[in-house]
Amino acid sequence: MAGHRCCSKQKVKKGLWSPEEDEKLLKHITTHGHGSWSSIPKLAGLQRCGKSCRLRWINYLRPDLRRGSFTEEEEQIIIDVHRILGNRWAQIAKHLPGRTDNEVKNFWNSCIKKKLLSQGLDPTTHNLIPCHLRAPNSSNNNKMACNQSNIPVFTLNSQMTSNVPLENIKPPLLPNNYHSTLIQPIPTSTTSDYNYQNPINNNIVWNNNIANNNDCCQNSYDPTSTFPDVISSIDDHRRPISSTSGFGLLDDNYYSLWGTTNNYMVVEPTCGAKDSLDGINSNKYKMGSSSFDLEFVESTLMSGAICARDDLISSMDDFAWNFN
DNA sequence: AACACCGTCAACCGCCCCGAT
DNA sequence: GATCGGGGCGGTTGACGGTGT
Repeated sequence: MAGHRCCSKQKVKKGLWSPEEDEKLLKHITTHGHGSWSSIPKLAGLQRCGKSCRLRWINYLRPDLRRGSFTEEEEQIIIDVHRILGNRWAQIAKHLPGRTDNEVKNFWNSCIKKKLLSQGLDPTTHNLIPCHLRAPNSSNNNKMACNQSNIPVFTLNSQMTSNVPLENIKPPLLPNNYHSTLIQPIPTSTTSDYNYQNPINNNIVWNNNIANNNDCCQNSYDPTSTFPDVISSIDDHRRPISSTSGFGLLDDNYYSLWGTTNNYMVVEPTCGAKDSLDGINSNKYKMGSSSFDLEFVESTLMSGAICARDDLISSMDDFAWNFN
């Protein structure tokens, strides 16, 4: 096999790294920095591909790496973030200081995946696996989960295909008595203004004036918020479902479909709230509860609610939750 | 002891994105 | 706009060690 372009011209060594090679690479990078990876092999006196050097540094030699097995807390973080982002190991690893994408990926494939399956959960969707599709040697946990429900908690994913009119999207199937919302409009001293507040940390994540004045004001209002990092405008809230991805939330009167696009966080009120989005002039965002039901979101909604079409998957990069 | 099987993990491969030319 | 090279990423492979037969 020819190998990668960057090293096709030179004779390169493959396979495990020797301690001598590690020492050469470590010494070179600590002295000179890595600069251009493609030039590293020559400068460091290594018969390796630049990509191989980069990988060895990132996955093994980097001084800030955290060694040892994953803690339960780390495992939970991986599961939670994977539920939102899918197999985006590099993104997931960013939530775990000192861990690499390769490490997270291996841990997922060797441990977590099996654990979820043994609990009757689909490791891809995090939904409950229907009884008839489960492995015959199901555990007790499996059976318990099976008794609770035969249907996925959330069914929006299957509806989120291209070019489906928003009107055709049915509200997700959720348990009764949930009064949850992820966003709360807070009137400000300026009558025409209102803020949208992240109920997790009370940070203001968006203000309608920003959207009115600037169509694309990423992070300009609350750069510290991770809810999500990129939030700018909802002024195009009528965009069709084909250009959004997101998840639904049930309210007593309507549900909102949230979505992310490359630059936008879109809020879509659909049932009984098809007129204006102006929070100051309508009550459509006056949800039933002022408190944020974190457990609900974690255990139920997020189990299957996140949905993103393949062609929009990159827009989910910035979609991250911070429960701290 | 020998072998098969399995899990783990380091490393590679191929693809994609992006900036430079 | 097309091409190229570098960097980054996810999927996959294969070596290796542990365990069971």
